[in-house]
Amino acid sequence: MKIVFMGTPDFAVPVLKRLIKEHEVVCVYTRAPKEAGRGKQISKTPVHKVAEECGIEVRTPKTFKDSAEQEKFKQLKADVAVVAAYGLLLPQEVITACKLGCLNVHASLLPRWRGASPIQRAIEAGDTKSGVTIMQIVEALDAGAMYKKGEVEITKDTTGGILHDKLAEIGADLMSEVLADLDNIEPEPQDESLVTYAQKLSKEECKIDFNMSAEVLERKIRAFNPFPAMFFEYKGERFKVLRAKVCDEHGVAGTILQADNKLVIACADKALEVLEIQRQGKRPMFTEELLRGFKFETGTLPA
RNA sequence: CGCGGGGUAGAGCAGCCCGGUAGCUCGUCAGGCUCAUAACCUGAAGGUCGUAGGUUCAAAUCCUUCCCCCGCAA
Repeated sequence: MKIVFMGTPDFAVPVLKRLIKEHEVVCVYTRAPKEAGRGKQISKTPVHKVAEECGIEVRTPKTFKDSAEQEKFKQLKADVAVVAAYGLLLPQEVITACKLGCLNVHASLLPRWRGASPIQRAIEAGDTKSGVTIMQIVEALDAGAMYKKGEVEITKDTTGGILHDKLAEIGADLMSEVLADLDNIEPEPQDESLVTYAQKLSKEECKIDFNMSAEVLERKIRAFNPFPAMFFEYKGERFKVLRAKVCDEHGVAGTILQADNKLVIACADKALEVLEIQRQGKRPMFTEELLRGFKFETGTLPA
């Protein structure tokens, strides 16, 4: 099939690669290169780089609102458009431009977790499973009828990063299967009564508030590993907490209870033992290692 | 030229401002204690202080080059 691919971050890359292998990808749409990273270098999106390596035309329109851009899209005369975390809303003219329509890979078991950060929100909420949904694109956000789903179990060891990578692979598999069998699958409408929305991640919510329960904080830490990562501040320095476990100790919230060979900090109930930590300017390491050279004092955490 | 931290023994850190014998916590090895131990005691090995230059009687420390890692911000 002739396919137009639209996507931006790493999550979209496995899907793109699979499509390139199995179909004719005639054009790739992605977000425009922008200043990013240390030194503020202009950098292309992960999808952009892969497309270029494969010699595929890349387009980076800022919007699809004007008819000239819509017309360029139509002129590709693709059979189907595949969208994976593209980052731009598509108008009706684009959605209906391809004869077999416009498919989307979404990293959740819809209708649960429509929106921007479904992977992390599922872990944060304590869901026991997550997954990928292949569905039709409609104008409303992530609201289209569903072709196929794939489930993944969320365990106590499932971090946002691990789940992200798994779902990206599963998404590639599922999209491949759906495209191969598109004529025979009847898309199923979403049950609107079960809809939840995954709010975009913000820096602000990454500052650890020890007045929350240890269970909730542990989930946030796991969900936001490796990005954007929960952190606390100690003597003006920032410490990212990459992994922690709930332990059955008690104290005034925010107090360091142990700091010799373990780092245990009291929360609203119970306490958190920090297992992996990253001091600002340093690489991530096991807490035990850091404690051999760096000493925390037991007492209250400075804000 | 976006802002900033770091590279010192196998690991984690201090020392650098104010040049003058390379330190700490742990690990490793040997011996001791012990019914025994990841516990305790004693001792030992292990370092071109990231790289290349410069200043100096003398550089981990001051100046410059380059390489590598990371935080913020995007």
